[in-house]
Amino acid sequence: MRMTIGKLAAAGNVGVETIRYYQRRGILDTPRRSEGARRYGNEDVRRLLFIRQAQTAGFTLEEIKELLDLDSGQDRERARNLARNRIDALDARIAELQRAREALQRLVGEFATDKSGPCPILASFDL
Amino acid sequence: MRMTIGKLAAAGNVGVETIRYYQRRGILDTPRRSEGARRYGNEDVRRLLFIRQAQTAGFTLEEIKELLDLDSGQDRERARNLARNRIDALDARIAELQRAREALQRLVGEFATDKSGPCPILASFDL
DNA sequence: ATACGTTCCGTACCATGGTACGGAGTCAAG
DNA sequence: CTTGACTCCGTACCATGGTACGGAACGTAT
Repeated sequence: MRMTIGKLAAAGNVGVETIRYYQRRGILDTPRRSEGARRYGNEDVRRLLFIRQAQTAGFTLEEIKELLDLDSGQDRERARNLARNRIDALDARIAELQRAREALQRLVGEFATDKSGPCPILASFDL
Repeated sequence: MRMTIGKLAAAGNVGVETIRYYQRRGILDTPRRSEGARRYGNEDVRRLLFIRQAQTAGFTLEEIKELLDLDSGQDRERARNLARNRIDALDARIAELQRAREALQRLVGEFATDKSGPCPILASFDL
């Protein structure tokens, strides 16, 4: 399924400029052009989707570049360490977000019970 | 406990430049100077800590500014909506991070069982 | 009273992750 | 065979959240 950059961008739900940006960053490669425009295939879609997934996991584009270089490579040790570190960071971040959620929930609760007076916003965050 | 900007920064575990930046953004105010240097009090520390907490909750500095303006104000409706929206965003983000964590956990698991061959990095993210 | 550490202030610069612009080339339908 | 949409490419610009620089004025301990 050979496609142009516009189709690739659509498949990844990103803008064309984003694809080009990733190419400049060396995260996606730039196929040589055969007839006028460059053509992209399923492997490019796959990589693009991976990039977006990895971003939501909190990897930076630099790290993602490394992961992609590692994929199909033999340095399992390095890849495993990157993954482990990210899991730890994710655990910390998830816990942090959960604490924040609880604080906000308390705040909303206070709005419900205590019908008047100033908003206890700072107070709700434990401070 | 009157303190200088350096102490305030230390109390909030941020740099002096960060305080000044928040002042420029209108998030912290700039006390008038009485004798040479400006002096800060516990209320400033409280606000500063709040800013950092709110940041981990995912509020932008703009939103935090609004929250601080709302605190001690009477617009409970607005404050509640901000809090509710953020809770929803947090729930979505937490779920997203948990999915990412599972993908990484699968990846690490594959390293453990399948001792050789190329790293199945892209594969681990469902793609 | 002199030296060292801070503060003050404006302005410039930084990293990350894009987004926009503009002119030239190309492709496909009518 | 022209019109409109898309591509290519370089370069510039953007938002967010800071961080650094540099000179002048302080303030505090010796």
